[in-house]
Amino acid sequence: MSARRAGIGAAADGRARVPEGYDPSAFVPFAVTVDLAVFTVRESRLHVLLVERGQEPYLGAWALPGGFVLPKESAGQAARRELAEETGLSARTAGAFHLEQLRTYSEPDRDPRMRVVSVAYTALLPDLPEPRGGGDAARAQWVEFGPGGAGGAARARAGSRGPVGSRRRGPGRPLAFDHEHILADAYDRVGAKLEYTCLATAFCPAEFTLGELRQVYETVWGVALDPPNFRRKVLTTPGFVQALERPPRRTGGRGKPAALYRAGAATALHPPLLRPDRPEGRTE
Amino acid sequence: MSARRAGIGAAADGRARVPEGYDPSAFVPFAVTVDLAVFTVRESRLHVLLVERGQEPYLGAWALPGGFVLPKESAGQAARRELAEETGLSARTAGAFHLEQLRTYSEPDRDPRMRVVSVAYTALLPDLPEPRGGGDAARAQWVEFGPGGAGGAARARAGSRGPVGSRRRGPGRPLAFDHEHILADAYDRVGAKLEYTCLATAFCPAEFTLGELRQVYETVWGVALDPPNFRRKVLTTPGFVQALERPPRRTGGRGKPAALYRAGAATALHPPLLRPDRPEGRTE
DNA sequence: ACAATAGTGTCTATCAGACATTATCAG
DNA sequence: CTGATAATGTCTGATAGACACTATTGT
Repeated sequence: MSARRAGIGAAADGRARVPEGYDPSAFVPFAVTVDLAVFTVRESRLHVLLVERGQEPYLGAWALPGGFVLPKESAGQAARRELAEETGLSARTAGAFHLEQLRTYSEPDRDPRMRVVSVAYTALLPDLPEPRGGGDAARAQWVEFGPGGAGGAARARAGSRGPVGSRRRGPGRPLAFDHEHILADAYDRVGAKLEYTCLATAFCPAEFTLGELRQVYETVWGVALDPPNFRRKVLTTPGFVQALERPPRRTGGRGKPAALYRAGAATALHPPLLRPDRPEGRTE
Repeated sequence: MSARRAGIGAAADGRARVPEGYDPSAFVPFAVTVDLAVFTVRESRLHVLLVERGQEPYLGAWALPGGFVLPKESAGQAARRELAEETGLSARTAGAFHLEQLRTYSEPDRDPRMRVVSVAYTALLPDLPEPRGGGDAARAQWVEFGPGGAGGAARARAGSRGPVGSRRRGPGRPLAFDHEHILADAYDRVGAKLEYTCLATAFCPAEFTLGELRQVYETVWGVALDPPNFRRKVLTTPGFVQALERPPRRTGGRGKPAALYRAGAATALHPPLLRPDRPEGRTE
């Protein structure tokens, strides 16, 4: 690289490796965007929010929602703003959802038009009452991210034999840009974070039953969990959930009514709630 | 936000929220840099690689090494290049070290001069024979990141009572820009990753003893671990380490010579090697 | 001899997986 | 009634923490 051994006087500055008087903004101009992998659990199946592209390149292809970071906002603020826009929710409502930075994608050729660096975020939403905001974000849709487990786990316990494992992960057509890669990374991260954080409650409404919480794990991981053992683990973890008084029913139409809980104050899970089986692990 | 309800035809594109014919590069010009949190363990103390700034702002302050992402390289390539430059090692040697993306920092005012988005990376190095590359990176130094544990753990076991816990974390003076924040995030990440990955071997030379590997954990976490239990855990985890034949000594000058091991093929740790005590957890 | 480290083995508390059992609902 | 879910309880195997003990080096 030409910048190598340019002299430590400049290098040690850690920022201005360009010659004195050279305007850095003219030196390396980048566009910075945010891309969002927004997940939710609907009917025991994992869904991701996708938009259909209206212009080249990748016209007509599915893509992750996202957009430019504006001059006076951080990437996190841009992601929150885009989340509100794409879901059609008020900024105040959207502000309550879990949003966390995933990682940044910066391959020089990831956008054929120009140099675009994208900061990817992962958002977890409960199943929203309105299937999507009104007319505005008409082209944004929830698309099933078919894990082959999910309903699989529930159906396996129920004894029926649905199309378990017969579906591929991800939507039918490949996504635009490197969004397929981003989405895969996001899914891996979400699955891993369920193990050692209390993040599963982010998929649930404000009040939920332990059966619903268990279904989140089963849906995301694509496995069946033992209800009594899951219950014991959750209730013995301080601060994971908080019991409520009202005892109506939930979780399907059948069975004994379940007690309601709210998300607790804890964020981390110690010791973690590890996935069963686990073929082989990956680091990140 | 003014861009709200701008029409989904543009929004769904997910990238060009600017008016047609408007050049995006002129619309939002960012500079993109990488910052590196480079850790190593020297003499049972955690050290981080810092540089002294040679110009305003923050003239004379310590900062993380880093620099601009060049027009034709990814952020990861830029980080690898900077790592080679700052450590004074060949690109080939530096390519072997563990380098992973931490997260991206994009607060609008994080650099007083202009809009700079920085992709932060964490690197883990073994204790290098040369205290730092020759004349080139003269102003880069290893600075003790005083955990108050480390030597603390070793001394505690040894029965003496050094300045355990009497040191603060981090260098004496605050770092430039938001590098204090980046460094704290990097340290948290490293400590967490030791729990559920085999990353500790990245701090060790190619051949190491279990005592040296244990010291990595003790140094980073600032705790004392039980040597027999640590040994059992490591050896019963498939693929964590791989035994070698040559049985010379190591780990200080005293005691029985220890068997040598190499890093194994595994990257993840299942089940994890959890930190003792653990006051309260944080998610990321 | 003594200190220090490596390595082996043992005991025990804790925790997760498996699973039986009872309770309470809808149909 | 049957089927489904909630909730409690029990048993057992795996694992981690605590710690005793032996082995092998340098001083």
